[in-house]
Parts: sequence; C-alpha cells; structure tokens
Amino acid sequence: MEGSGFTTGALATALRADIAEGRLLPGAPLRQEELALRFGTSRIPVREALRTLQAEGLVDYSPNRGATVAIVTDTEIQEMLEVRIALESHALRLAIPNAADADIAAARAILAEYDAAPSPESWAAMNWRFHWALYLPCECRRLLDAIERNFKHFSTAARTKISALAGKDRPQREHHRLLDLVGRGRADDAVALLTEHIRDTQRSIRATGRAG
Amino acid sequence: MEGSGFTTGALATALRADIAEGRLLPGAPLRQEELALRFGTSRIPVREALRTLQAEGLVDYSPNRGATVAIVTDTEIQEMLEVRIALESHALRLAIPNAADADIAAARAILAEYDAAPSPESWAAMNWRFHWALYLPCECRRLLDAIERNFKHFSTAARTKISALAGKDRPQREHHRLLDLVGRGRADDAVALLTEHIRDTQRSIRATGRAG
DNA sequence: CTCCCGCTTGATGTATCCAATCCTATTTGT
DNA sequence: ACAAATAGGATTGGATACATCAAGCGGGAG
Repeated sequence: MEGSGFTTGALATALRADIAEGRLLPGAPLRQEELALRFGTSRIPVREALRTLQAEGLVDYSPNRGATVAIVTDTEIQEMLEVRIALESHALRLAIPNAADADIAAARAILAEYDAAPSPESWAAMNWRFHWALYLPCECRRLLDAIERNFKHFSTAARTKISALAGKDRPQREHHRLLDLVGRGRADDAVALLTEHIRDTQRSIRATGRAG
Repeated sequence: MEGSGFTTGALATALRADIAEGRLLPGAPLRQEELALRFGTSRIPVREALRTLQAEGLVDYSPNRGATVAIVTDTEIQEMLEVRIALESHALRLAIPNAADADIAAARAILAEYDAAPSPESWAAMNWRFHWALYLPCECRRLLDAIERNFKHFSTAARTKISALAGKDRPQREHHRLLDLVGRGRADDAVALLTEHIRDTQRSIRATGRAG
C-alpha cells in the first residue's frame, strides 16, 4: 500500500533536515515505529535511514535501545572547530593559487549580502556560504567533502547561537580582510587569519560555557 | 534459526575487513542474497550493513542496481593524501606539546619493529602504527576519528602497493628524523617534514600512474 | 540490421511473526 | 521496611514470505 513515497534515501534526508534545523532536539529518542507512522512507511526503511545517520554521526545508536539524536557537548564543538581549522586552512591554502577573478567576485557578492543580512540566522547561513566560496577553488573534492561533513555536525541552532554570540561586526571585518588577502595571493597570512577567526569562535564558546 | 550469529554491526565489520584486505575487489557487485547466504542471515541485516558502508564511502550505491565496492582512482588517492596532510599536520602540531616520554618511547618501539619488518605488508602496517602513535597525544578525539576514517579508505592492497613503491629505507629515515623533531618539540619542522613525507607518496603515485 | 517488447534478475518495500533485551513496577524475602 | 528478584510491557533485531519496480537481455517484427 502506499505511503508518501518515502524511500530510504528520502527518509534519511528528511531526518537530517529535522535534526539540522532543530525540529528533533539532541537526545531525543527516535522510535522506529513512530517514525514509520509519521512518514507512512514500514520500519525497515526507517531502520536503514537510521543506520545511515548513525554512520554519519548525527545519531547515537545503542544495541536494543535504539537511536537518539546525537548530543553534541561544548567539548565536541571545540573539537569540531579544531577539525575545521585543520581542513579549512589546508583547503584555503590550496584554493588561493587557483582562485580566479570570478571566484573572488562571487565571495565579494556574498559579503555584500552579508552586510545587509538582518538576523543571526541569516548571518550563520551567509557565513558558511562565504567560507565555502573561499574553499571551492581548491579543486580537491574529498577535502571539500570532509569539510562539508564536519560542518553538517553543527546544527542550525548551534550555528545561529554561535553567530549571535560573535555578533556581526568583528567576523565581518575579518571576512573582508580575509578576502583581501586571498585576492592578493597572500596564502600564509590568509591561513593565519582564518585560523585566528576560528579560534575566536572557540574562545567565545569556552567563555559562555564557563559563564552558563 | 541458526546463522552464525552475525548481527548488522558484525556484518559491517566483516565486509569492511573483506574490502580493506582485498578479498572483495573494487567494483565487485555486492549481492544482498549472496551475502545473506554467505553470512547465514536474512537480507535485512545485509542491507543495513551496506547502508552503513555506503555512508562510510566504502561502497557505491545506485538506486535499484545495488551496491558495489567503491572504486578508488589514482586521483582520489591523491586527494585522500591531501586530506591526510590537512588532518595529520594539525594533529601532529597539537600532539607535540602533549607528547610525554612514554609516547615517544612507544613510537620508538614501533620504529624498532619496523626496522626488523621483512615485507611490504608489514611495512605498511608498521607505518600506520607509527604515524598513529605520533598523533595520539593530540587529545582531540574527533580529529583522530577523522584521520582514521580517511585512512580506512586506503585498502590494505593500496597501502602495500604504496609501501612497496616507496621502499623501506627513505620512509624509515624520515620517520626517525620525524620522531627526533617531535622529541625536541620542534613543531614547525616536524609538520614540514610530515608534509613532505606525504607529498613524496603523492609524487611516487603520480609517477607510476603515468608509467603504467 | 535496428528497434521495440517482454521476460528475468535483483533491489526495494510491506506485512507478519518471533526472539532477545531493556525498563519499570510489582512482588517477594529477609 | 527495604533491597533483591521477577514478571510484564515496550522496543529493537531479525526471519520469512510476498508484492512491486527498475534495469538489462534476448528474441522477434519491421
């Protein structure tokens, strides 16, 4: 009989979105039966989707106890930012010699949108689009994949929280400087700035983690 | 009924090993029925295991056509080595200030075994154990996880081929120098050497790729 | 010879059952 | 009265059987 045409892949996509956008909160149990009912399928595609998400690290699985949305502690966020530094510094270094005028222009256009963006949610989205635009010319698909995979472990909520925490001015100033350095081909300086840029985020999280 | 007690997780582990150790060659089709028969289970755990491996990138999946062992081209090996540089340079830099005498001693012990290792297969294994020992003190689990995940995409066969290609002497010389630099806390030099060490591998693969 | 149809193969999904396990709450023993 | 044992319900994990669907092939018809 029919359902909503949800297949395993579509199910995984839907769950990923639910997690990323905070409709499913960290720690929430993911009951197979309930999800099957909600998506109009049997339990089997649900289980397969959950396995996929588990392998991606978005879901914690314990045998005979089922899946829960992965909880990401502040420590883990720090570690994910450390991975960001590792991957994105290198991608940036590879990208700079390849960056064409069109690439720079694209990044500049995103910064312009950024300047006009009103809310922390939009800052977070713009922020990522800008960074991504910088890495794109690196021409190393697996590196970009790794960056994206790491990025997906930050929920939209977490990103928005971080953006709100950092405000808009200082990151945006750094973005402009970063783009300038990239445009001049100053790889070492750009990488150093990017590293500091991410370390700033680490510091502000550490600070709020202590405060509450 | 019976079965060999294979559960989804065990099945994924077994398949991972079969792929890593070359019993399942790249491009080989993974038929659900056949695997179910071989492992004495039904198709359901097989499918879940395949989904897991797909998410890990060890298996290619096309809708309605099933799974095949992922094909890793020379280009992709180059890219995976690029990811190695990104992740492992950073892990090494973080590890060096944390490296205790016991860590150095452990790495040195592995190098001693390495010196005695006879065959390319054992070189490859030792090589990894040595590198891993260097990164371990970085105290950043997610970084180590990312390194391991990337590493698992090299099959044992590929690693052995690479080891045979590079021989034993030059890598081993570099390993000794690397350990020496780590022991003295010379982070910048160690990272530079590690990068060159991996770039050497890239070059020798590029060379054989051209030759045949 | 080429194109199209239909058959076969294998993947995907459903429904139903059963076993194992975990959680909870109740009962039991001291 | 309180801790330990246990019984029951809920949930996952897996087996089996069946239905459906897409892709590849093989054999004719044009």
